[in-house]
This record gives sequence, structure tokens and C-alpha cells, in this order.
Amino acid sequence: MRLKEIRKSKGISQLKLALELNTNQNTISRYETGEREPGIAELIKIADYFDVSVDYLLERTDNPKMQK
Amino acid sequence: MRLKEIRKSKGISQLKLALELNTNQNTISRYETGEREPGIAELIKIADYFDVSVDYLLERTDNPKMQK
DNA sequence: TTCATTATATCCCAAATTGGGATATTTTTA
DNA sequence: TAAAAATATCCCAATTTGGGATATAATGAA
Repeated sequence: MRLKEIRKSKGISQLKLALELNTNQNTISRYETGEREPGIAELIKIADYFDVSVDYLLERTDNPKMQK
Repeated sequence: MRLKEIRKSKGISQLKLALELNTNQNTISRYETGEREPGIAELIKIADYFDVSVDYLLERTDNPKMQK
């Protein structure tokens, strides 16, 4: 996941992101370290929050935005 | 997930898909009925097998292909 | 139609994975 | 360098998962 990179580019902390997504800071940390992975619903929440495609979030494309 | 629709458009059975993805027919069935959901690795396997974007698979875009 | 075959859904269960609270560690900054 | 902020890790109960087995549904040939 490109989560850490995206989050940092927006300049927000794990804690702030966690609050925005109604989860915990440790959960975000574990997504970023790859220790755990989000389910689909969470994946989509993250992509939507940052306004990027899931494919981009998963490092499957260089283009951040999904096609409509 | 748009899995059932995509699979049918390719004219293959759950069993054949399961064999291609090294899993079981009942697992595919449950993805299609929404009873269970795949992890990220499986999601990507499915998208790659059908050559569609994860966003398309997840019904987040009308365009099947991801951008490179 | 009926019977056989193929396709799909569901049951049970052990194992793996998850999220949260608490806390430790690391990083930043005053 | 001490306090504060940010991030990582520990433990654990609870949820979720995949697989084997099997039930149900759909297809189609005779």
C-alpha cells in the first residue's frame, strides 16, 4: 500500500487519519507497516478520503485518480 | 464486487476460475454472493486474471482497465 | 418429461486474521 | 534534553477466513 506516502504528502498524522476514518492510530500504523491489511470497505474509505483510486493506493498504477 | 458479471462475460465457471486462482469453488461463490470478501492479494489476482482494474472490480468506475 | 451432469450455494469447523486498549519506542520541537 | 507528539508493538477476545463435504439449482440429452 502506498498509504504512508500518500498520508505524508497530505501532512497529516496517523492519529488524525484514524479519527477521520473512525478507527485507531495503531490500525493505521499496521496498515503502513504491512503487518495487517484492511478489508475492502476500509480500503475504499482510505482511497476516498485521499481522493485516489484503489489501484493507485495499491501501487498498481502511477496515476492517482481513478477513471470515472 | 462485479465478479459474477465479469466471470460470466468470459463464460467460465466458478470451478474453472477457482482452479486458475488456486482456490476453491465455494470461495468464489462466497465472493460473488458477498458472503465473504477476498483479501487484497486475492483481489489483485482476480483483477489481473480478468485484466481489469481493482476499481472496476469494486464497481468504482465504468472503465474496466486501469491506467498505467 | 426424466435422469444425469454440471454449476452454484450452504453447512460446519479449525485456523488465521482482525481491531482495540494499553504501552513501549522513536521522532520532533521548544 | 526534557516534554510532547508521532509511530510501533504487545496481548487478547472476537470476528473472519478457507476448505471439505454436501445440499440445492440449473442445464441438457434422450
